[in-house]
Amino acid sequence: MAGKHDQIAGSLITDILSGRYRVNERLPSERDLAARFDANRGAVREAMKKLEQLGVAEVKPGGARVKDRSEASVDVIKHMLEQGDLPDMALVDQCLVVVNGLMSVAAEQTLELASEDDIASIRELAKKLTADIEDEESHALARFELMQSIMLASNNLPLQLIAKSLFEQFGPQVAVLSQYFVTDHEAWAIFARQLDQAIEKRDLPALRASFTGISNLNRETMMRAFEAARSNSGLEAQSS
Amino acid sequence: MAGKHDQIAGSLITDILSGRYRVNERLPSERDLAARFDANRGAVREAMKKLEQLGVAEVKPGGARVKDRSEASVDVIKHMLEQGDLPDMALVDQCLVVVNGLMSVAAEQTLELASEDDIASIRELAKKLTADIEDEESHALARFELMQSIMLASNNLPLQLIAKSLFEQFGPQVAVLSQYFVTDHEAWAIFARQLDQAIEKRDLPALRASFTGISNLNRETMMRAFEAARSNSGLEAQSS
DNA sequence: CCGACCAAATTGGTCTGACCAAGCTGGTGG
DNA sequence: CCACCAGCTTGGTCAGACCAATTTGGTCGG
Repeated sequence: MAGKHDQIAGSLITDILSGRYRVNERLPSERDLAARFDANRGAVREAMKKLEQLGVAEVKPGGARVKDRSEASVDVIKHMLEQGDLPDMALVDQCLVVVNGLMSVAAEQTLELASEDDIASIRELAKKLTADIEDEESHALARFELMQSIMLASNNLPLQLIAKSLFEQFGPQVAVLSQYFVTDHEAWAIFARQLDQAIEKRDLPALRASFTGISNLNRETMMRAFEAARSNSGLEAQSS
Repeated sequence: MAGKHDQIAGSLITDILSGRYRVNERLPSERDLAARFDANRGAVREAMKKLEQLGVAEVKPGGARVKDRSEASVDVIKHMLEQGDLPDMALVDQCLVVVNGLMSVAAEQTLELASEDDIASIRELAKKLTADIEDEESHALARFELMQSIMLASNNLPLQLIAKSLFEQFGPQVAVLSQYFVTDHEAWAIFARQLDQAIEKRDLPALRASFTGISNLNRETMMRAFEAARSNSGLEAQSS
C-alpha cells in the first residue's frame, strides 16, 4: 500500500531513532540499501531525501551520516512516539507543555490585536464550557473549538503552523488512549470562567493563570489515561 | 553548486509561495517540469519529495496539487522570508513572539524540574547581563548563552527542536540587519536582574514578567533595525 | 615507526529509457 | 442530460550507465 520509498525511509528512521546507528556513523551506501530492500536505487534515494529533510541524516558525496537528535526537525517527534507499543509518556507530556504554552501565547496575542468580533466569539465558546455538559464528546468538541478559535484569532502564522504540526504529531498517538480519558468537567468550568473574565478585563496575568490551570488539567488527564492504559495492558499481558 | 533538485525545488517553492499557482491547482507533470528545467525526471522527483515534506504540495497518482499555507510545515517560514529583498517584518515579529514565548515556557520548566547546578549556572549568566557591558558583541554573546542554557535546562526535546528550528529560519534572514541593531543594554540589565531574582525566589509571575519585558525589548530592537534598514535602502535607491 | 602522498575503489548525483497501475479525459450511447 | 467506457496522462518503480567528489589503502620518504 504505502510507497516503497516510504517503507525504506520508515525502516531507516526506526533504526536510527532506536540507536542501531551511532551518531556520525556512516550508514550503508544507496546501492547497498537498494539491494537489502530489494528496491531500485531511485527509491532509496527518495528515502534518503526524506531522512535529510527530517534532519536525522546528512547525505553528501562520500556517504550519508547520522546526525544528532538535537539537529533534527520537529517532525521526528512523530516517529519517536511511534517507537514501542505505547507512546513515551514523558515525551507526550513535553508536547503538552509546549502546545499549552503556545496556546497561552496565542491568547495573549489575540487579546492584544484581535478584532472585537473574534474576541466575542472566543468568549462565547469559553462560556459554553462553563455550563454543565454531560456528553463527553460534546465537551471535547467544545474544548477543541475554543482552542481552534484562539489559534485563528492570534493571526500569527508561525504560531499556527507550529501548534498544528505538533498537535498532529502526538494527537494520533494519543488517540489510542482515548478510551481511558476522564475529563474533569467541573475543573474545566472553573478555568473557562477565569479565561472569560480575563479576556473581558484584558487581564494578562489572569489569562496566563487560566492557561496554566488548563495546562495542568490536560497533563493530569493524560497522565491518568496513561496509567489506566498501562495497568490495563498489564492485565491483558497476565491473562495471555 | 547547489544540487539540481534543490534548484528545481527552490524555484517551485518560490512560484507557489508567491501565488503563481492557486491552491488546489494542479502543477505541471514531472515530465513537463523535467523538460522545463532541462533536468532528469529523477531530479524533479526529488524536488517534489521536498515540496511534499514542506507541506506546500501533495503529490499522488494523477498529479501533484498545491496545498494551502495552513497545511504547510514550519519550515516554509524560511522560504517565506526569502521572498523579496527585505524579510517581511510582520512575519519576523511573529517569529519573535513565538520564540520568546517558548523561552518563557522553557524557563518555567527549568524552574520546575532542573537541577540546582543548572539553575545556578543560569543565574550566573543572567548576572553577567546586569553588569555594564560596553562591547556590543560580548553583550549579544551573553544573551545568546543565557537563552541557550535555559533551553538546555528545560529538558524538553520538542521545545528545544521547535525553538532551534524557528530560530534557524529567521535568524539568517535578520542577520542582514545586524548592522542596524542598537541594543538597550540598560533595559536588558533591568530585566536580567528581574529574571535572576524571579529564579531565586521561584516566583513564576515575576519570571513571566521578565520574559515579557525581554520579548518586547527584542521586538522593539528588531522594529527599529527594520526602519533603519528601510530608510537606508531608500536612500540608496534615491542615490542610484 | 610514522606521516605525507598518490592511485584505485567507493559513493552520491545525474541521465536515458522503459513498464505498470492508478487517475483523468473525452467521446459515445442510452 | 447523464452514465459509462476506452484511451491517454501521470506518478511509481525499475534497469543500467557515466561522472565527479570523497574515501580508502598502500606506497614511499623521512
